[in-house]
Amino acid sequence: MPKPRGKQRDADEAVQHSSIRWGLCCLVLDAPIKFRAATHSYVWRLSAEDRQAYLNGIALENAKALIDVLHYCKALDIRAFRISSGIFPLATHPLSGYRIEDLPDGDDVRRRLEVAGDIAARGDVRLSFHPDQFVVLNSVRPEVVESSIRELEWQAEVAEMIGADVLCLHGGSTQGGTEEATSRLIATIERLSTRARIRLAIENDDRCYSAIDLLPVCLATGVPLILDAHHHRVITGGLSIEEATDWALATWGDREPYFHISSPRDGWKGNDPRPHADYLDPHDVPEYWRAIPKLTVDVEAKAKERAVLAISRAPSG
DNA sequence: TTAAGTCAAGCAAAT
DNA sequence: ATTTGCTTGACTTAA
Repeated sequence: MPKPRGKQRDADEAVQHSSIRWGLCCLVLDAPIKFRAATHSYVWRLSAEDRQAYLNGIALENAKALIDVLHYCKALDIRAFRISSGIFPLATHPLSGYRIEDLPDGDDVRRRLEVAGDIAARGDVRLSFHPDQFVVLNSVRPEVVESSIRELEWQAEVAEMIGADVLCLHGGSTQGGTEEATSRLIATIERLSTRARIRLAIENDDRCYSAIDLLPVCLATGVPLILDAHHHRVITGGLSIEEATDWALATWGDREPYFHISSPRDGWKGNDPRPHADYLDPHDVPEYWRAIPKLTVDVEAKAKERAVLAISRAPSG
């Protein structure tokens, strides 16, 4: 008996799909899946040949680890995963840097990335990157801006290969004041390739940029806003979480919005509310977010997949 | 095997 | 001046 099409079924599906897509960040605790790293000071002491072999091995292993972690996410019904920026260590380093196609097993690395992309696509595991703190598009130091662009373009290239649709960055520097700094940010964003720019998203932080501070950048560039509820509670910029949410949602257009959340390690009344707790306190999830029909929320918690599973299974989680 | 020292990279705020 | 925190301590070597 085929299911009847119609308003009732659509309403049921809307309810069904209204639950938040909770995302895992970078690492897992309860499976033997490890991403390797490398340091420049070590590899630079090796011969060119040994260095290439060493980095080649790490790239191969990390591409395999990505496949494994996506299978793992699928098995646990975790449908978003943030890929560590260090998946290809030193790739954009001025001395030790390399390109995948130049590695001895570059073809295999690329094939593994394609497999990873297929797993994510078939399992509906949304992929993102979060370039780390050294990527500052509006630094007052030109060399920092240039290396930031290089890193972002590289991550965009990997993102394109595996089907990741979000590269999340913070507002960055505030040198010269917020207005001046945001115009530098806009100017640099306009220099990015289409590949990087269509994936870029900017996130409010807990020191410098509130959600409202970033809105002019979103409006000027079309880059969407990732609202971090934890950061927002530290720096509200005068907006309620509901107002900030509405603004952020508007920047995503037809795309599924992407937000972040975590709980303070020492509670909201502790000395410093910024360090992250092992788990997400369900009370910290804005009620307002629950009504959003489609939404990805990365869980930034030290307990990794245990925290993601806990909030997914929490009452009204 | 373990422990100590090291590691490419930015920035702001607290101490 | 130094430390802390950020999505995450991991890597390397000496003992």
